Parts: sequence; C-alpha cells; structure tokens
Amino acid sequence: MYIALDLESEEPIYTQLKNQIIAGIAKKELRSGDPLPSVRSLASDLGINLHTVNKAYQQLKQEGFILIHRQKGVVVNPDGVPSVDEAYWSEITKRIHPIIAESVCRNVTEQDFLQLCRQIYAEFQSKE
Amino acid sequence: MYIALDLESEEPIYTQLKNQIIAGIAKKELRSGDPLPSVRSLASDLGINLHTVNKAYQQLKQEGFILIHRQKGVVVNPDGVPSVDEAYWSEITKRIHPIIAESVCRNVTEQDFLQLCRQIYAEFQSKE
Amino acid sequence: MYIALDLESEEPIYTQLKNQIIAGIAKKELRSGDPLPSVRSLASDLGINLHTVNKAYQQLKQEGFILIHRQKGVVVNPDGVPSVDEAYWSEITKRIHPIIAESVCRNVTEQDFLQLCRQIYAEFQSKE
Amino acid sequence: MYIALDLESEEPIYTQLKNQIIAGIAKKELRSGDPLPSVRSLASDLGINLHTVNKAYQQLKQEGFILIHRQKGVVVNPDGVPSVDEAYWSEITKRIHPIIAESVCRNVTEQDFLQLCRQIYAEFQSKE
DNA sequence: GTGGTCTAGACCACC
DNA sequence: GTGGTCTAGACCACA
Repeated sequence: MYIALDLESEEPIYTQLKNQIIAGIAKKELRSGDPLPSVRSLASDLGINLHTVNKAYQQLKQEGFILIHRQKGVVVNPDGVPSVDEAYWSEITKRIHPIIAESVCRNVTEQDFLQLCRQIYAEFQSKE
Repeated sequence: MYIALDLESEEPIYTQLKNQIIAGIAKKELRSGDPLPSVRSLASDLGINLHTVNKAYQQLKQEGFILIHRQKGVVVNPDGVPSVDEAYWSEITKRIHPIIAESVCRNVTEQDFLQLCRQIYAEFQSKE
Repeated sequence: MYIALDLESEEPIYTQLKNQIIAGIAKKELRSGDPLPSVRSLASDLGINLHTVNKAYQQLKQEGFILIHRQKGVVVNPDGVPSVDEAYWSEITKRIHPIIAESVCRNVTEQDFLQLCRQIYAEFQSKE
Repeated sequence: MYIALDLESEEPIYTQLKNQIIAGIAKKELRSGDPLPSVRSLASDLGINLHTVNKAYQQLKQEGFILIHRQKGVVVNPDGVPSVDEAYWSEITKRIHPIIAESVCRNVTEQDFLQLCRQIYAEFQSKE
C-alpha cells in the first residue's frame, strides 16, 4: 500500500498517515488481520520520526482500527472496525456541516454535491 | 443572528466563528450587502479576543465572503460569494475524502450517508 | 496539592502522576473546574520532561477527568467525572481479581481485606 | 487446570500466566506439593516462548509460591505460601489505592465496592 | 526484533 | 503565555 505525505501541509503528518491507513482499510487494500509495518520501519520508509508514526498508530488503536501487540507488531483489527454508533453519527454531522454550508454559499447544487459523494464512495467500493 | 461558541472545543475559536458566519450566509440570515458587527463590538459581545474576531474576518475576506471597508465597516459581499471553481472543487474533495473513508470502514451505507447530506442541505435551503 | 514521584519505580512516571491527580480529585483537593498547572510549569516543578506530563494529561483527558484548553490551560472537568458504567465495572474487576487471588493464597481473611478497603475509602471521604 | 492467555492484552503474557497459577492455588485447584508442568511442556501447550514460562515460574518461586527442583521438576510449595507480612501489606495497599481513588471519582459507593470484593472472595472460597 | 518510556530541544498555532 | 507537533536519540521490557 502506497502512502504519500505532504510534509509542507498544514495537516499534521500523523493525521495524514492515519487517514491514508483508514483509506487503505476502506479500499480493502488492508484487510482484517493484515499486518502493518513496525513503527520504526514505516518511519524510516517515510522519512519521518518514529514518534510521529507511533502517534498515528496510537490514535488508530484508540479508535478501534488496529491492534498493537507489544511484540508481534501492528495488525488491522481482526474483529473489524466498530460500526457506526450515535457518537460517530453526531461527530460526522459536525464535520460535514461546515463543508455543506460553504458549498451552499458557493452555489454548489445538492445534486452536484451528492454526485461528488457518490464518486468518492465508488472509489472505495470498487475493489470489494 | 445568533452565534454560539464552544470555548472548550478543540476547534479554534476563529474557525468556529468563521463557520457560523458562513452558515448564516448559507441560511440567508445574512444576505449580500448586510452589515456585520465591527471587530470590536463582536469581540466584546462574544467575550473573546479582538485578534480572534479579526482573524476570522480576514479569512472570510480572503475567501470572498465579506468586504472590509475602513469607514463603512464590514458587509457581506454585495456581489455574492465567488461560485465554485476548480480549486474549490478539489479542496472540498480533499476534505470529504477522509470522512467517507472512515464511514465506509464503519459500515455506513452510501444511502445513509447521502441521506445525511440531504438533511443538512435541507436545513440551509428551508428559508430560501 | 503535593505530588511525590519515585523516579526509580517500575511504574511509569506518567502513570504515577496520573494516579496522584486522580487521588487529588477523589480527596476533593482538586474540584470540578479547578485549574491544573501548565505542562511546562508542572514538568519544571517535578523535574521531569514536559512530554511526560503531557502524556499523563492526555490520558486523564481521554478518560474524562480533565479538559485541556489550547490557551486557557488545563482544568478538572467541570461536569464531573463520568460515572461508573459497565465497561469500568468489568475493568475494575479484572484489576482487583489477581490482588484478591494473591491475598487468599497468603491467608489474608476477607475481613482484613475489606477492612483495608474501608480504610482507604475513609481516607478519600474524610474531607468531603 | 485450564489456563487462558490473551495474547492481544496489554498485560504481559508472563504476568497473565503467573496470575492464573496464583488463582489456581487460591481456588485450591492446585494444592501444596502438586506438580506443575515443566517449562518446556507448558510453553508448548500454550504455544508461547520458553523464556516467557520461565520468567513466570522464576517470579512465582521468588515470591514463595512454588519450588523448582532440577530433577523433580516444579511443585507448588509444600510448606504453603508465606503468609501476609508487613511488606506484603504495604504492597497490596499501594496496588489497591489507585483503584479506589478512581472508584471514588466515579461515584462507586463503598458498599458497591466492598460487595464486589466479597463476590471475588467467594469465587475463590467456594471449593474450599 | 518489537513497542513503551523518557529526555531534550525546536517551531508553530492560538489567544 | 498556552498546548500541539515534530525531531533525535536513549534505555528498557517483552518474546
């Protein structure tokens, strides 16, 4: 799985990393039980500090995407990711809200917006 | 127009302020040419720092939502907000992408996701 | 509130710090809304690294004991700590289980054990 | 005696093993003088490393729970486990203290806490 | 070899 | 001033 980081971006590196791993899981490039690189090797491959990788891994662990074994290393959660619940639904609403507000202001039609979402959804489900 | 800030939130205050003004424009509570409070009075009303309000206003100006006249004060852009362009389209895609990735992982169906977007859209267009 | 760390202990410093802050809350030395020292000043006072303090604070935040404001600093959760729930009940059981197992082996009577617990409880509730 | 290890747990495997053997002694499933499997066979049965079993055994020996003879193998201490002493009493206090502190914060009543301890005690003494 | 902990020191965003 | 991020490099526990 290929990971591209923009070290100049305002988005923290660990966030970029985290999102790309989540995207990898969504695309089924990473499946339940698959191993992930060790913090050290991934940090070395990406040319970043191992603590940065570790921070991304810790958050992914905390959100239930991965398991971190002290010795065996890191694997995608074999039980799958916790499904949507109320807390997630309210969080996702809070995240989408301002995006749609701005789109409305900029005269993006609902149709266009939904179409964009469908495209992105399609991108993830193509390989299923 | 009522503005509610969460000073405890991880989201910077200036971002919250900016988003709520954009939401106000989207909901037509604020229309082209409408005046906005001065930096000073808004800061005082909200009990926050001048710089914080100023930062929000500067970014809104930068993105074409408002105009700041030295004398006339602050007004919603009378020419309307710049419509969607390619740059915005690519930016919006980048912002939605990780949200959808996580939703896919959490087994949110495309239908549910689109339905949520429709609801939020409806919230803005009700008063049109 | 006085904090004593044992830098030689096997228990990680951030865990010791975390537990002492929880104890402070339990003893009402720290009350809802009370401010805690900044990571830098506490680190300096204790003679440890600010990242170590930060780790303790982050975990306390994650467990709902404190809130961390970007600017205002750190405060004890004004809404109080999340009450016991099933997850906590099962966790606490898992933590006490081996302690009692060993006590049974060492001929600590149930009475003595419960008496010890009562004493510790009393220590926290004396100032209430 | 059945031993269940959680290889995913944060708790080191050797600690889990140690605690389960102590629990076995507390439950009288293992009695004074009873033989324990050899390091080699137990490691093989549990599918874990020799060193891991060895570390658990060494600590159990150190704390007086078992004896390790070069020839006769491993047995539960025929003289019984050393009874509670001051050192143990202070150690147990240190271990319970943070648990009760957190319980106080989370509004677990003393009654509920003591009741939980009684239940766990009962679990060990049922077979006596 | 793995991750966990700790230190030291840097720059940035926010207010 | 605050916390957030990132780097660099060290030692330890675990298996």
